[in-house]
Amino acid sequence: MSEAEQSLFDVRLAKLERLRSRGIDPYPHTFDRTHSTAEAAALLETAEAANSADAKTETVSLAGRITAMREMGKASFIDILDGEGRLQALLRKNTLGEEYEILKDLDLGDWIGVTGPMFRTRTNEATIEVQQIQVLSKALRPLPEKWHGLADVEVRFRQKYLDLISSEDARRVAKLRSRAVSSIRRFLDDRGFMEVETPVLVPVAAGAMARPFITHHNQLDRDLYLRIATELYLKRLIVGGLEKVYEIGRVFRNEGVDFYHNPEFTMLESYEAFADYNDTMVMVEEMTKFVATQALGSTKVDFQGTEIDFAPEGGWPRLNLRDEVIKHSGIDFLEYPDIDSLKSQMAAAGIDVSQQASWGGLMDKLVSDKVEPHLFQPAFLVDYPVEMSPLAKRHREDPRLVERFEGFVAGMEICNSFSELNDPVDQRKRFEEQEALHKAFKDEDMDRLDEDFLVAIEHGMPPTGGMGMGIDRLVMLLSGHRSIREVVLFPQLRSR
RNA sequence: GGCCCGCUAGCUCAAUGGCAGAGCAAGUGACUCUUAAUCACUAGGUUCUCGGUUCGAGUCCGAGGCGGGUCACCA
Repeated sequence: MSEAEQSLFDVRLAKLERLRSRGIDPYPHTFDRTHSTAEAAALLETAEAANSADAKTETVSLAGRITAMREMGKASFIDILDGEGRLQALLRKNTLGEEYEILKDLDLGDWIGVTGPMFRTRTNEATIEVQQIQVLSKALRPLPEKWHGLADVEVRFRQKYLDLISSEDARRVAKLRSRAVSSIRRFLDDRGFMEVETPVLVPVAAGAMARPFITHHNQLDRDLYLRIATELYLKRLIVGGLEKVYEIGRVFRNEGVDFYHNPEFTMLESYEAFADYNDTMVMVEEMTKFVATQALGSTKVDFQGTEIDFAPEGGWPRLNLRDEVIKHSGIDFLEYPDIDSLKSQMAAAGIDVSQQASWGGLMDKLVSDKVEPHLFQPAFLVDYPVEMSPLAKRHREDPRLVERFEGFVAGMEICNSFSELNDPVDQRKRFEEQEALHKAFKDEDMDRLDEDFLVAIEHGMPPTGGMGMGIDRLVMLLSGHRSIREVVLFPQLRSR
């Protein structure tokens, strides 16, 4: 702590001691709150509707943090912030007597409890006239500046509580996220899904193409991985006869950090027996509509100046991937089934192909460069090549493709879904191809063979529609933020 | 990881290579309807770190740290 910082700290410590010397406990165990700030304001409005203009309510008790103090000698206004909002308190010497002196030892940031009737000031603001005041917790460090708030992005993320104290938007996003997640649970629960928990520490990091975090179990003396997906465990439960399962859980990918990526993020995965990807598409439409309505009160949201409608007339367009790629790049990928020809076509279309090695990797680049940026309003890209999708079932009409869709909003992939591959022989072959690719292209992330999973589906997995959705990204869309760090309470940062 | 930008008082921000400043917060005083309260005064600095150039560096140069942006990879 700097000297200047220390002196601010010392001033508050002195106030703390002064409170104690006056017999006031600056850290009491409890406070009997009767109303939130919002409830108190509502109570006043009720009283005003019943009586005349200058109504007073019964005595209420409020608690919150001091965010502003306006002292005028023998009367002072204090702004109190609680979980629902801000409310003004009036303290007057002729009401409080000796107790009024406590103001000298209060600071911005302190928690207080106040008791008294609600009334309206001359400037028409709902206010509590304080008859009793109690310190609930003395703060020893100062708050960020009251008008500009906290602008330093680094401090906002490292000390999230300061962001939450000084930014209405930070509080809004935190609440929105909570409402979104709980409404997802309600949606799935109401449809007969059961929520389950599967291992975070796994012997094989499979179920997606990503680099895993590695850790070590001392007693077992073996390396374990943090899961990169929940997919293969949820499918084991489908094999076991749990027909509709889902998990909302943290997954971990040891990849770059940017606007759209945090090394740990929250994914919803759901699996429904006897369904296919067409059924799942409908479910995604209904779920996003439900979640937007529950969390926002509307299916329409402003995202960076453009309105997104999660429930467009006629549903989300189903866009055939092959058609879209041809439309935006002129390349028909089925015509170029080998790496060299596809690569030269892409290079001719002006795409940087220097980093990509496998055919699937090239396709991924082609789609994300040429097609995804055009998908602003909600839409599904449908029917991917088999090489890009080792866990998806072959298309019923074309074995070169799989029954897979991804949902896009604002150019961002928010979900990925298949008719799940339940043919154990084909699944083993696909895994083996992935393993071969993994060896051939060391730098590229491939899905890994999970023998235990193969044994499971060799016992018979029913036809299943599965889906994974990035919860952080969904909350970004709902809240209008284009950075994942704004919707994660504690985003990953370099340690100091 | 490459490239670009930023880092000054607790917070928000100034300062041609020439005395390091303002507002808020803090302290003292005045003030019984203010709301970015007002008024007067006071105090507050390792200018991210290390090194260099210079008579003189917050400012120029080099290295490093942290953050942001962007490109590449991943959802």
